Amino acid sequence: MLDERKSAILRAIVNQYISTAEPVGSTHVAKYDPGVEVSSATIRSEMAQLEREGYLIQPHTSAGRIPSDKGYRYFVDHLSTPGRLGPTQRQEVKEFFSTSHFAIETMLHDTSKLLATLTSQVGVVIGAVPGATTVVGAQLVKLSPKSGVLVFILSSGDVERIEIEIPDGADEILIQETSAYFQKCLVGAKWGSACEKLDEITEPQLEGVIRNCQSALREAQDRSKINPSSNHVFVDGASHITDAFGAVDTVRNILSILEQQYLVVTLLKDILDRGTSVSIGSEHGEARLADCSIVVAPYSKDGEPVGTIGILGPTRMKYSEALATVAIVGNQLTDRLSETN
Amino acid sequence: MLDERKSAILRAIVNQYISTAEPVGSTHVAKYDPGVEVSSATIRSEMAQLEREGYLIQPHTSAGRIPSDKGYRYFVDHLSTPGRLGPTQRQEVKEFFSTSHFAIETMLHDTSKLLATLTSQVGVVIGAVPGATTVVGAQLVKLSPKSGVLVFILSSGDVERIEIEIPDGADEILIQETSAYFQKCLVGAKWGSACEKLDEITEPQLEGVIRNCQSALREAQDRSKINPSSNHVFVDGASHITDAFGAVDTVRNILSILEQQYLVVTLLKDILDRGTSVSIGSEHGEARLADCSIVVAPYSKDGEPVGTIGILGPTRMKYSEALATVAIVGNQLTDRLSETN
DNA sequence: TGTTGGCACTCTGTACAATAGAGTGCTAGA
DNA sequence: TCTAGCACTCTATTGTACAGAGTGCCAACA
Repeated sequence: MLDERKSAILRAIVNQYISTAEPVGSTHVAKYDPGVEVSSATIRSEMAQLEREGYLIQPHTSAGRIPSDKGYRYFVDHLSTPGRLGPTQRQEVKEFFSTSHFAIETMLHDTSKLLATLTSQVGVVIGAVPGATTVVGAQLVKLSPKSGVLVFILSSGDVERIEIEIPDGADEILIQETSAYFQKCLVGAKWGSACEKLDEITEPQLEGVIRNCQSALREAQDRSKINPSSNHVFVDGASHITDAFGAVDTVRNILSILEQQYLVVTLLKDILDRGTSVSIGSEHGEARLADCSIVVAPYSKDGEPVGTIGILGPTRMKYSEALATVAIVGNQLTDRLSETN
Repeated sequence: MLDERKSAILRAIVNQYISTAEPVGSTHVAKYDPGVEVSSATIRSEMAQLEREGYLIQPHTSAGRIPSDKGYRYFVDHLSTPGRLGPTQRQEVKEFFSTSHFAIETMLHDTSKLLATLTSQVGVVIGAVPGATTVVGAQLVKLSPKSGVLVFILSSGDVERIEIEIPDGADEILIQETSAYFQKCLVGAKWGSACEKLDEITEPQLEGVIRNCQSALREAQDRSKINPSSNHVFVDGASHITDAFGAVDTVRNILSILEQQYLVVTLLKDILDRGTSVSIGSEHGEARLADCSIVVAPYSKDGEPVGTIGILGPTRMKYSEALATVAIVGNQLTDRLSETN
């Protein structure tokens, strides 16, 4: 733990650096920060100590100091005052969630856009993974002599769509019967256990088609386990990173991460697993994001956590604002998803 | 039309500039290009003329020339030799389209990734818009006392999912009856005219629910007309633009365009409407893309054009390669989509 | 008449030195 | 324990000189 004065100095440095992006020197802290009432010389010696302890970094001998990841971490954990959204932004969130959004997917996509506009950072939303949801509708239709599509409606309101091959000789009637069989036997089942439900077949004449469907279903479910919610990652506002970083290389690195959706998913998941809501610089162990911080919040439906939202920006971001924004959007999203009950 | 020699010089300059990104001087053309057999002095005077006619630009007095948009245009239309893909890339495309892709959406998304990797540019795929497709399945299920979801399966294999409000007093049985009604009365109808089909209701007791569904359906269809295929734009490889442009501002501009999906859609649509497959720099009338070219190709299903693919890169891109790649991927995609019949 | 070699000219990029400015660490004194 | 002062270090900027690349023009030539 840092003593009172060191804390004040660190806070001053982080705040100033966040707003100016320039290394801050002892004179600036002494002159412009009302929270520190000692001379620049004293601040200098404290700063030297803070650097020795790893909270600050000096880019070169005659420059001011900038916070290290550890410094930001201490700032976030102990020095940052809880932020509040401005009235305009508060209004924006409210309006967003009171307008109708058609499909859940669209809403989540728009939510990432909302996060991006509110914070001027990259907004990320990871979609709800079906799992504990139950099947509320099932239908099989033929599209061509050899192919068809199997559609499941889940209690979450999501629709799962699986392409299947239709065995030779399966006529329209057989398909309809199979469809009815699915509807009868799978509705009410847990989505996760739908596959096993098809093990014991009570209608032998349907066996051929059902086996095809079962294996396609298993394949689809396995795939979504390995690559969880592959098509449920929404990223928006990537252009904002060009505001934070002047070097094209840094921009490239960050973009290349954002393009790999599974990376984004695991990244955010790891942060939540660690039990935190902020991950700073090197903490998330991905070299290309060494200059970035990520702020996340989970969202739930009916008390069950179903997804994650977050923003990604430079380590010198306004953490309290970011945390407040992510928290409020997460809550609103949770409310919105659960209200349908 | 340019005479033989001017053509050769322009071709040499475009080719060299594309591979080096440096303004090319008369000496380089004379020395390294086998297609031009005159002295540098002669080339100089030809270059001066080409500049006067608008094909070349001189960044400053003592620099070489770079092609103007008009220069690139002439190059693409008259000087470029039709390109072929390398064996590795050819193999990559082949493999891609012979592996199974589960949902169409996923396949299109992966196709944008394929385009990006093949060309090292930004890959864009605009999804098929349902329209002339017919309804092959319809189902209505209740999710909560007040809400439900209406699902249509289309002959394209796509699934449309519409959230609806359920009127008070509609019990489970009524919903099931309505669902059956939809199945009976809408299957076989054109997707575009499904709404009208619901005008004359033969089962008065279902009227309340059906009217709700009808208005939700109309709203959803209208929305997708105004903002065609809003959730069917797939962009991948955005990080590649950092390879082409060193200035962060340029990168920002391009990213900000790519983030606005409707802009991307209209942009590509305009190019196709103009009857071309390449749009160079200022031709697409979007200032932020002044340094970019776009190469597009349509793809079809069952002879009907249903969508567009394309790549976006710097004006100094390898046009013949780009054209070849986009063409082959477009064809393969068409084949793949149509084979299911 | 078209082509070419030669030459003066222009502009950029780089290397180098000098200088101003910001900031530090250290020390002696209150 | 704090602070004022000072010597020192490093960066960023400015100015200058110079090499390099490229041009336009002209006179000579085929």
